[in-house]
Amino acid sequence: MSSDLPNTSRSLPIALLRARERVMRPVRAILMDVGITEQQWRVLRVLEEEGPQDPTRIADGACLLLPSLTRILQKLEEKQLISRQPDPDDGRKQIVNITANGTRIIRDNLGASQAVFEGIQAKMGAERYELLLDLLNELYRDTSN
Amino acid sequence: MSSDLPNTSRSLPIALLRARERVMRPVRAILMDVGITEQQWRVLRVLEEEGPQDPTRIADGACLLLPSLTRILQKLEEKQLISRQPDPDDGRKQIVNITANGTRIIRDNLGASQAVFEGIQAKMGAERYELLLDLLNELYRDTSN
DNA sequence: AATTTATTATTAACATGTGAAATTAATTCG
DNA sequence: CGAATTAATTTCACATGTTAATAATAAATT
Repeated sequence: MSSDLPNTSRSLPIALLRARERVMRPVRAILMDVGITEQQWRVLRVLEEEGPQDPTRIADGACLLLPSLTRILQKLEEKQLISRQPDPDDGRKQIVNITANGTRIIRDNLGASQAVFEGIQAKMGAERYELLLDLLNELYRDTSN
Repeated sequence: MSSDLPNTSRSLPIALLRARERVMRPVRAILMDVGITEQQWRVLRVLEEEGPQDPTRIADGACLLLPSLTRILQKLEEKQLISRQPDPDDGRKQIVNITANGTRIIRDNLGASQAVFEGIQAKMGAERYELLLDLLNELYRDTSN
């Protein structure tokens, strides 16, 4: 009963790539209307959910490398969606905050992006959707760095 | 019995991102020794498996956008890992070939990259590994463009 | 046949991914 | 205290992702 998939469909890297593309394409369209990129959105979400924090922790939470994050924070600061302060306890660190503007952008568009995920969940079935998340997390957790 | 995962672990885009990172990091290390990137490797693999074809089909098979592929083909041509001919039947198209050098690079390193996937399969168990691939392909197939 | 429309490949412009090197500040050691 | 080491962040260089615009050819329409 299998449909016609490319013969690379059993390649794990490519299958992950394709699935991710399907999920993110509609979300990116939503974000483009707001004027922010997918990565900028991830950073704002982490700050909005977990509060002020240093770049290293943001990079971990948003799944970004630090050199990328540095540039993204510069852009977000220009747009006045975040602000930064030096860490009083450690002169090497800084503390990044989300601004009121940033918070508003996230909250105003949370529903639209959630709807995309719920649409996928509806097509796959909630059970298989959760199973997919379990397997992805298992792969992430059990694989050595 | 769940382990300590980030609270973004139930976010499908981030879970896909993290899993993909885990899979590709060791593969990228292998390819870096050969002097080619992950995307260049995907292009060569498609050509080696499916034979000479036009850029549009390569882009589909290697999961790349055409503007990216254009640059990648230029690099691969400089490295003499591919060659190109105009399509005699359609002046807009061209036909891309993998060279003997390109074929050799792929075949010499196929085993090392396969070993990475087999390592993941061993840790997850073959059954759950296949299930993950099924679910990823289901997501890809059933989701509207 | 001339005009329009669609397809293919490229280029442009901006943002990010990635690994290595450089920078700055904190900590440790002699 | 001063040099070496470690840690956090940034910069650098190159490659790719992404959308829009362009050029060339093919196909369709009138």
